[in-house]
Amino acid sequence: MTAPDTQEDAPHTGAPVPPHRTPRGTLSRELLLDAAMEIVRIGGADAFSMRALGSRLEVDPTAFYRHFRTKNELLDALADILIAGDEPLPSTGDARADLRESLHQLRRCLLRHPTMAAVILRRPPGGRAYWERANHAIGLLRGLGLSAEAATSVYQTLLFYCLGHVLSEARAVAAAVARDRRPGTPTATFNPPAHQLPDLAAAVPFLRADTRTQFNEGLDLILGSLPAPG
Amino acid sequence: MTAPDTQEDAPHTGAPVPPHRTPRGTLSRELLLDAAMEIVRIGGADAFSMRALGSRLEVDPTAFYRHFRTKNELLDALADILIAGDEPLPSTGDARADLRESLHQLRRCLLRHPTMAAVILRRPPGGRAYWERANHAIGLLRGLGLSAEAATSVYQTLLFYCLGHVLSEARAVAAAVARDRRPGTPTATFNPPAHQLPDLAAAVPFLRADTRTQFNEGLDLILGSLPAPG
DNA sequence: ACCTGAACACCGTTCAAGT
DNA sequence: ACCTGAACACCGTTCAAGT
Repeated sequence: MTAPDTQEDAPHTGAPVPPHRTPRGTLSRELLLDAAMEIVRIGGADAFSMRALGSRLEVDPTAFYRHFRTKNELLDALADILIAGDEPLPSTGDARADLRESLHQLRRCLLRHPTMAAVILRRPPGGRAYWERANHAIGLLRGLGLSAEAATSVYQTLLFYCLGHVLSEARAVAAAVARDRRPGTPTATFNPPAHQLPDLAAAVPFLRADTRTQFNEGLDLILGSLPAPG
Repeated sequence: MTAPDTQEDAPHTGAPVPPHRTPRGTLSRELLLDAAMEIVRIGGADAFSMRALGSRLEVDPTAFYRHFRTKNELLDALADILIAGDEPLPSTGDARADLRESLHQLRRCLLRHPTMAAVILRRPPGGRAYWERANHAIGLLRGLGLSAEAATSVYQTLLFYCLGHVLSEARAVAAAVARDRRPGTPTATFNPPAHQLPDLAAAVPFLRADTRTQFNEGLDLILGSLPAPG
């Protein structure tokens, strides 16, 4: 039922992506997006450049400008695919549970390629998948008896919390990847300078908690103040 | 008391940053950071490159590698300065109010240069200012009677919410800047495709709400479930 | 109609050479 | 000790030319 909580970005060796010969005249948005996703899957977000896309499809690096006006436009299309994911939006009838699950889903979608998450989150949201998620979640909140205004407010709080959490997890993955590439660098994230910061020192043991549970605790906190089911 | 809620990034004309003649042998970390901050202030995050820094200081673009090992290291030092801000951490005795104010402070620090926010938030946090803020906030939460574990959990929820909110605001500013550079592009953020998304359509009027108030509402929601003052 | 390839105006970083 | 400058290996994008 629940997709595995994996982060499947590749070892980021910067290794060349194997080419896929493309017959002339067959370039399409779909083919380009597939190839781009494959590059990200194999080499992470850093590996994705117009030139890399060109060499993967054995096509001139400038051939895409017929299908996407800019790299950012291609990126937005890629983001929409990732945000859509491959699971249907939850609708078990239990609005509270569905809401929680829909945010877990969004987190999983974005963390599927952690190095991509930060890149996606820098762009203003515009894809259909993003707005469908918003519509779904706001609908669930209104189903709990909230006004449109209150539902919007709560949704934005949940969404921003989710985005911040994902960003933070994605950063940690990126840092770990960088450490593997150039070993010897300590993990700054979980080795904070707790010297002369006593309350931080007390918190350090709890910063290591697994991030899915941590995410869920935050959801509990935010959802805790909602009206009880009637 | 409260700093103005401004976002003071420049018009981002890409205009050349005026040079500041630098006598030989006087390059220092501090001078480099000052110049870098000035470039960001004038031209936004996009204008900041090693070469731009070089031409501003009238120095070879590779002269910095004595003081910072990489551009990212310089960026992290810059981030620390921004996160530190220029206001003291609030300590009025009212832990709840101080907590709220400390998060408003963090938001203001990061939004001081909105184009920089997304760049900063991509990097793993490591600076002293970041950890001092964490220590301060966790201390306040423990002062409210929370255990170290609970305080850590609540702090992370608040922090991630704050980061997501800031990211979202920064994205909107960046989009607005891009629109000014190439006018005619509609605002996707606040013109969601509400067609066939009725709950989203109902929410649209409330998405425009001013972002400071919106931020505060989210804080209320998260802080609402904390134990009442004893 | 669709793709090519040269070209433009950039990047971050390294390293031998200068002063 | 400190800075220079050429060089390396890249970027995204434009546009005239080809097929």
